[in-house]
Amino acid sequence: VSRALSGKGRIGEATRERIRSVADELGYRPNVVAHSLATNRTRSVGVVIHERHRPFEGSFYNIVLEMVEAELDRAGYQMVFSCLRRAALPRCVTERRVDALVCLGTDFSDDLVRRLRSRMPVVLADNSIPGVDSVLGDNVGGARRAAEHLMQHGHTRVGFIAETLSDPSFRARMEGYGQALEAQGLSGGMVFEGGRRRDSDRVAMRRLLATNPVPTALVAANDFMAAGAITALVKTGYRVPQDVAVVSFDDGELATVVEPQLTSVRIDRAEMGALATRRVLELIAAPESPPLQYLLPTTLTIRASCGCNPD
Amino acid sequence: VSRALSGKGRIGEATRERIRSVADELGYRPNVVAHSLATNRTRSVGVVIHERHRPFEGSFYNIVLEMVEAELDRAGYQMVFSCLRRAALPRCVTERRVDALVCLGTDFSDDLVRRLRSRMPVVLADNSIPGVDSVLGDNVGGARRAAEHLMQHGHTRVGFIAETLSDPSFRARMEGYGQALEAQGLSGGMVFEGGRRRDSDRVAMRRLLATNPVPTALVAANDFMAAGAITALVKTGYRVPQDVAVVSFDDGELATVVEPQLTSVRIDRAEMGALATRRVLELIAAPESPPLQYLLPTTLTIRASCGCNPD
DNA sequence: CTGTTAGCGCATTCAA
DNA sequence: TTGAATGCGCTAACAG
Repeated sequence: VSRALSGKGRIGEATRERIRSVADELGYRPNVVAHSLATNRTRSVGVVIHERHRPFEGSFYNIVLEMVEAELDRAGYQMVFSCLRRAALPRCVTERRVDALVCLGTDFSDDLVRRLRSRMPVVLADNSIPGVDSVLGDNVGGARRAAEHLMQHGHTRVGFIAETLSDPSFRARMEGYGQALEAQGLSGGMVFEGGRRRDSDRVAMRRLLATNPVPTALVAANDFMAAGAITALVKTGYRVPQDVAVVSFDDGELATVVEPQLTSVRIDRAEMGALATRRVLELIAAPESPPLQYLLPTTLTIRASCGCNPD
Repeated sequence: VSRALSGKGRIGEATRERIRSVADELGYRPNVVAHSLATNRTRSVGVVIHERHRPFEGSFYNIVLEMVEAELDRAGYQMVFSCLRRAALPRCVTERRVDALVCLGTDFSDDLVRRLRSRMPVVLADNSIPGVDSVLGDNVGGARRAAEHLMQHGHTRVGFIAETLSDPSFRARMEGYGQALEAQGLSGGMVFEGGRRRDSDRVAMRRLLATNPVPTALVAANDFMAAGAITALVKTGYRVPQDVAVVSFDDGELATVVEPQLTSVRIDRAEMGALATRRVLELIAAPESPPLQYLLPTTLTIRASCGCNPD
């Protein structure tokens, strides 16, 4: 029966058909747990997010999660979701409940990742560590492009706002911003941080508005900061984009909800999830495959907040 | 060894200790798959979302998911995430990979839910079907309260906007709105639908702005519609809240991002996830327990969009 | 209280 | 090509 239904091992076509027809007559469904015990493979992949990302509301990982699940499903795999707590190995790993891991975000220490990697294939999404497979968005290049776009409008005093530079993604975006300005001989040092707090946007903007003169253009590290910047600017009497132009990063739901709508840099998160998943499935099939690092390109969508849109 | 480490079955304290110390000296970790095969319990729970909710970005289910995972983890359970495709039983169910199911949202047919229920414990979250355990927010009561709040300001022409009334949650909110108005002898029929589309807010508002006279107050079925309503009103020359007051539903991230900030009705989604999970664990322990239906209360947070906030 | 044994449902040998 | 036996790592029943 096993040979007939699994397709592995030699078996006559006639017997196979006979067994198959009886099987679905009886409504037979294979027991995946028994299969796992015999093969030592579970056909499931763990997805880990650091607990710091709770609450997940508004987190961009949702869309990644969704694609990971979809791709796994296509391959007949299941997704076990796990939140990394206390920097310990997730239970799904210690209990060998999954065949491989996709780790989302930058909140994993190199040490932890290597401990995980020593037990099973690991792919990092939105993160990158030497020697480990990863799929990362081009944060530096995207932010560089955002700043260049503003400079093409003639802006020379361009600021940058972010929640916190201790986040590697935001830091990379700041670096891209800085590179672009310095390449034009301008100052890339007008950086404003709000801190990890709900009113981070307001704190950063208070700092920005205290400078003199205020920048005429702004790169925001994400849509949330851009939205907060616009609100603060308008309240203070500045017009956006006429007095201060804004380019944002992420191009999420917020980008088209606020007024003016945001010109924003996008990293294709669906692609990030899909790529990471396909890679992790490859690694399950070929564990010795040398590590690959994908860098995802960005797209810039022009809307109203940068001031060059004819609409 | 099994008796020593599992704690079940009689065993001498001395032998238990001896086995324990050897076990962790050897770094022994139980194999959960073998355990599952022997006990016919996997210590994992499936969470199912209908594929219609893809993409999940901005979906309120993220926070529910998060709490489900947290509560399951506390109980030593794992979460298997699954997207319901083609109205078929999820693989995690047919393959008996999970001990029970939490279903999020209203997109499950009664028939499907009963088929699932016949195979394992099921708890519905944000949904309710007779005879099946469920945790549901008080959409009717919450919307009634929103409308009452506006009427207490003296409004008599109160409208309602939603993406689509074919969604049971939005329909329930409409009913609450209607009840409140009719209880005061007012018309609860100023309902505007935008349809399931990205610019649903604009479509609905175009319809609303075509009425004469325009309502002086608005109940929005969610924050997204409220944000769109405010944008459309301001563009047309109305002031919010002076000319048109708005009360929203959900109180999510958007509520504090848009200007003016939204007065909004909140259903505690974290509580929804936690309750559903605790209930599903109860059902695993006591499968014959009669079905329970939880109705979660709502809270109304007063901000600027309804016009009665002194700030 | 403790040692032994028979499955759980499958994959994979080895014989036939 | 096919039938029968063995074992994956654990639990639970049974004997001692």
